[in-house]
Amino acid sequence: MTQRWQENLNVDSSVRINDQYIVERIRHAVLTQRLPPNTRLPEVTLGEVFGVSRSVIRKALTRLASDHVIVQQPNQVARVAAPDVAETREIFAARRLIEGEVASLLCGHLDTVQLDALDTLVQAEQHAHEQGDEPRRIEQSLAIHHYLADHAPNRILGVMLTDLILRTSIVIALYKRSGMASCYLGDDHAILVELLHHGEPDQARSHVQTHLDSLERLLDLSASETRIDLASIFGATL
Amino acid sequence: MTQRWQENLNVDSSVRINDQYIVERIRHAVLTQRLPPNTRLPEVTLGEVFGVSRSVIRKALTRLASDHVIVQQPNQVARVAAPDVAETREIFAARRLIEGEVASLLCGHLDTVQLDALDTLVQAEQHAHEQGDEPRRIEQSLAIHHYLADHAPNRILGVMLTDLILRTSIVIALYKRSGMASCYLGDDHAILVELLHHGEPDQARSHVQTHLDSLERLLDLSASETRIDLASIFGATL
DNA sequence: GCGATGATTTTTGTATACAATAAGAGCATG
DNA sequence: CATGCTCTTATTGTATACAAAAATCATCGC
Repeated sequence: MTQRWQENLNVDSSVRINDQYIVERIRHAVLTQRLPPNTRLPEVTLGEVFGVSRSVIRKALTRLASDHVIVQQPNQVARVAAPDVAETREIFAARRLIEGEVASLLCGHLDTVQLDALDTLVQAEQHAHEQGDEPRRIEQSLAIHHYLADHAPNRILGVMLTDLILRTSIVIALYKRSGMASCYLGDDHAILVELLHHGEPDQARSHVQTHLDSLERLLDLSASETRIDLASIFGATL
Repeated sequence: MTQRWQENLNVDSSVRINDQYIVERIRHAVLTQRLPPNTRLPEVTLGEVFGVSRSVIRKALTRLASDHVIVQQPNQVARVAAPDVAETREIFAARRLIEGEVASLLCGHLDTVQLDALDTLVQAEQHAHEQGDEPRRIEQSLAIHHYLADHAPNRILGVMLTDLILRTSIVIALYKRSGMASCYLGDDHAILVELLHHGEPDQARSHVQTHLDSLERLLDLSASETRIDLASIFGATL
């Protein structure tokens, strides 16, 4: 099979290529689901695409593995992560905790400019949804959540949330019900911005948490989806 | 100055040396404060100590940097991280959130064997404190918190907590009041185990959070400690 | 056709060479 | 004595060569 995604990673000659740049390019490709779960990421291929040697690619892959974006097993090619159902639930639970706290901390502490920026994103998402432009709607939706992460008063929680947003994108790509066109959840984001403006911290926290819960419920997490883990059944020590 | 810490990192020839092993050795050395904040970690030196080439060291350092154990700036030697006061407060706040949730999830869900194991650790800590063996007391205290992280029903939160425990150790080494012999907080750990056994989840959460708050208050986080950040004062763009 | 076996190819693991950058020592000068 | 300069040294950045492991593929026997 041809590796068509290479086109999307082609380098811009005006940019300095280093591992940081490559990490961001791959992260973004995973975030926007152009690199679906389980995609193979061979070092030499990536090296040719980005025009650098394996040393640089290797560093980038190591960092991506630390961020749980890809999985690396010894002597095997790196792949885009594909969490199982149990881990998916844990990712959502962790995100509810972290993003709920971030929303609570942010509540009442955003100035007019920031609230306007959020409002613009919310309206852009709604507009994209009405136009039926799902990729653009996803992009706006992600921008809203990233805005919370980037402006979190606690930067530790901010980067944790950034990571969890990415991992959530991966599992949504994996477990989205086939028949469902969109994961749009109506006025949830608009209500969130309103609560961040005039609401109480605990209201904002609860709203974020139920919003993420609704998102999780849109997925098909019936256990049968998962490949049977023979090792856990027969107790084989890997 | 001599690099005396090398002795502590000497390799055991019966163990296979790879980047995973090196990461764990360095993490443990930082955790037990044998590698204090700002310690220089040159690649060639580490390579000689562990008997491997820079390739392996480089991979280990990249992972340690992703975990915020060390900081790497371009063309400069890696150093053990030394968070400033603001980041220290954020680390504690994040840990209160995560460890509180883990304790809440664990409450009432540990079996007798696990509660006994925790109880043994608590008594060992108390014993070490009475003997005045502070290094051993710290070791036991860390073991208690790591036990919570390792047994968290949510593995995502578990690894987040593991990281935060390490980062907390770093800032304690940095900001411990010079006159203070110990950070022992009396019966806090014993009460925690009791709450995990018979208490309500929210009680366990609150107890963990106040425990961590007490620990933070033991530190000297007066802002004057921090080096003045000239860039932020004069608005220089780095 | 199906499965096993062995050769070939692909891919990663590690070491090393060389370039580029930063840090430090020594020295001259005001 | 402090300051600025140059040269040397220490250290990281990158590419590449070779070894080791895994995956692939063709072949053979049944």
